[in-house]
Amino acid sequence: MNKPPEKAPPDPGVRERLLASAIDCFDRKGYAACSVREIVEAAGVTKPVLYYHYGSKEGIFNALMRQAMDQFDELLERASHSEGSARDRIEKLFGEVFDLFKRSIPLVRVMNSIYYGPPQGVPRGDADRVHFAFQEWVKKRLVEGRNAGEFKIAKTEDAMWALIGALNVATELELCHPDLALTQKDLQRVVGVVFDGIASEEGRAPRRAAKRR
Amino acid sequence: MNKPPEKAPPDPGVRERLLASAIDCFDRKGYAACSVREIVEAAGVTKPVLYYHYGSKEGIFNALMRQAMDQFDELLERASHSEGSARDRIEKLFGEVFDLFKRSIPLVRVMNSIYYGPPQGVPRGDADRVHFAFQEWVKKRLVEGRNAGEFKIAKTEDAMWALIGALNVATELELCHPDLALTQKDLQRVVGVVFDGIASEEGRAPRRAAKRR
DNA sequence: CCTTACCTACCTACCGGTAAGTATATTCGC
DNA sequence: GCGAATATACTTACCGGTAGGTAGGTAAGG
Repeated sequence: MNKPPEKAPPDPGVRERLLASAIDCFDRKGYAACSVREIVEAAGVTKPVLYYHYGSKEGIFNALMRQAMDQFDELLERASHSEGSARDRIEKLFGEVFDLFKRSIPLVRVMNSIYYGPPQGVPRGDADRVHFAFQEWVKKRLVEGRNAGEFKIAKTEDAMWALIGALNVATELELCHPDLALTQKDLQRVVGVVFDGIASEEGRAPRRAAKRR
Repeated sequence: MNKPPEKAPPDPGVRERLLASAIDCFDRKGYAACSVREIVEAAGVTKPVLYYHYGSKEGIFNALMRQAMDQFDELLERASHSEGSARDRIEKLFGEVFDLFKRSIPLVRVMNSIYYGPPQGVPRGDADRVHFAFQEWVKKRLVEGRNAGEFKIAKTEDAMWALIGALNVATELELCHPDLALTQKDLQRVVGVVFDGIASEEGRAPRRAAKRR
């Protein structure tokens, strides 16, 4: 990270450098074990600069979370306009979510540790909202697929949890063992096991290849 | 927590009180955001007592992890002597693991946050070993079930991840939303969706009720 | 002149860990 | 059996360092 020239004009990249430095630090140590001093040093500025731009240590954390939520919201928004069979649409969204996660591993690791783990002094923010939105989206597709004769489902929530579990397990393997991580093809096969479990007779037709973007 | 009488004979319960206090604090705030001072105050002793018994802050954390690993090892050991169809055995172990987790939520929450999240200054310890042992166990049962004609599996790992995903998603819901947590029956049904996805024709016989202990 | 962006120096509080000591129980040597 | 030595379990007071945050100031741009 380059240190800006002393007393030069305002540095347009400070905010971004602080964010990058913060997520790197939070990912390596967790929120509570990261000091503001370390974050600003890596960004090449002084401590009050962080307070100037983000208000507090928690402020910069919230900015990172907001960034992540916005990206996820966009994905969901696009997915609500997608077309195809229920299965295809779910597979497509799962593939895109998995891609997004793979591109944002440090952020995902930090977010998950706050959502499923101890709070460490920061609130969960909007995490509940996006989790529930995702669950609702999947459930809606399952209901549509059942109504269209694609699935035979006794209880929608069961199928939803089985599907989300498949996506989560792939994500978590990426978090704890990047060397053993599943590929997109792997994920689609694991999700495919779940789909096989809910497929109706007509839904058991030979499986299409999952569409990629 | 009762404070021991001043200058009384050695207190036999100090170690346990410290452990209970530590897991409570780690669960509420995470490892790094918990201070030794807070842990010992809640246990009704002074700081050097923790260092006397456990050597360091990390020492008491490791003692907690060891406890958890031991419990899990016992479960796996017992499960390797269980009998029944592959599916029954997997369902039984999953039910017992889920029960153990439900009885140890604070510990599970802390362990997961270290395993899947940023390290926070403590090593992962034996977590890899138990995760891999569990995966191996499930995989073995799947192979047995396939060889016995119970399952029709293209790739064992896919089915394993789908099953473990189902167990994990139930566990994680417990961690982040105890108010919405799945019951044992819920879990068995979610796992059942996965089993439906790998069942062979004969394996599609009407499902037995999962045995409870 | 005002606003924006940043700096140096500092604040209070607290961190993990330790030194030196005390109290009690047990063991050892006589 | 008795006193000294040792082991165990705990205390008060302290160490050096650092945590998040702030006061007061300067420089550049509009």
